[in-house]
Amino acid sequence: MPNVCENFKHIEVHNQEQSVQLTNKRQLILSSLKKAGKALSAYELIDFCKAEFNSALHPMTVYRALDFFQGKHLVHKLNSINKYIARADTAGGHKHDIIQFLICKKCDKVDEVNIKQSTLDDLHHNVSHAGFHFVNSQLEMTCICKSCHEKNFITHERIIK
Amino acid sequence: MPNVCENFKHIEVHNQEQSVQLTNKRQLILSSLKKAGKALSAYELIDFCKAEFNSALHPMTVYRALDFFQGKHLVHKLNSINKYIARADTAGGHKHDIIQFLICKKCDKVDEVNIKQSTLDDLHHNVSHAGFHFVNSQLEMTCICKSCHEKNFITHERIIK
DNA sequence: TTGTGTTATGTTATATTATAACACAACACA
DNA sequence: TGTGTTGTGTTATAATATAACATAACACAA
Repeated sequence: MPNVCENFKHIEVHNQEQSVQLTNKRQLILSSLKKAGKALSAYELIDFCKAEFNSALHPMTVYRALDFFQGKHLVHKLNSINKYIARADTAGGHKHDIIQFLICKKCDKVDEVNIKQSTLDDLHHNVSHAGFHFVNSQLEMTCICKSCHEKNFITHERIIK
Repeated sequence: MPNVCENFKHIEVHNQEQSVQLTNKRQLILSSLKKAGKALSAYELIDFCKAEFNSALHPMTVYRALDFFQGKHLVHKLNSINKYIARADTAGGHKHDIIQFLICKKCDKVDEVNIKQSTLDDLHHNVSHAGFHFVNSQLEMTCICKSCHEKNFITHERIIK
């Protein structure tokens, strides 16, 4: 049974232009995702909250919070792996309508990087040239992060020796 | 019960460098996806085959065929909508390791377009600059196609009059 | 021609990801 | 204190995808 005192104590956090209703549940979910430091599926996030905070969450609760934060651009869904990533605190406001994500296919570590204006222009040009109207996009690149690459290299070295 | 005569009459089709084992099931699935002329989910493809050819397929059969064709680069999975698109017969070999897809969010029509070398270079540069090793990628842009945009415009015109 | 390995398919079950629907609680504010 | 809005609880189910194991079709060599 949820403690009444703990619910609906809105902490309004100013993020860019909008205030964010940071209820306890939401705070738990977002901070867990940040603490994980990598992309998690909704169900992995449930497991993480259980393990870290002994807090049992329903899938609905998690999906609702994730939707909420996606609307605020504080969480992104990575479609290529069906997982969710929290934006780094250090990330500035979205200057561009296309974001480039580098996703390690081994460990789900994610980097969010800037795209040059000329690159954005080319991508947009391709859209309009084909007679389409741009809505939005995110570029998800499947990668191997430095750490996993080195680990793999060492393993490989061992095998071939 | 499947007709023995219809099975395993391999039609080896030369596609770029590789020969493709085009069994009846695979042929049915690929030609259906082409006939649809837009992206379909695996289950929409099952419905399509049932409606067009009165052919009942199991999900496993469809996923297997889709996997097979993805391996041959004859089908692409569009992660942002969880649907599959057949490559146009007219499409040449993949010159690049990053493909740009324009996906109409209204009707699932898809265009596959070329990306300039300088754009590809920038995207790759971002990966290596962040210490990652590139594996692969496809850029899925959410769009409205010309036809849907015009339909929507007309509807809007009617409403405001 | 028969054995043997490989590829394709059939079949059942289940895993994974995500949403619908409805009731109730907490809050904001007039 | 009413009233509307937003958030949460709960149950059920939809939609997407894969595991596991059996059998069938085929290729090819002994």
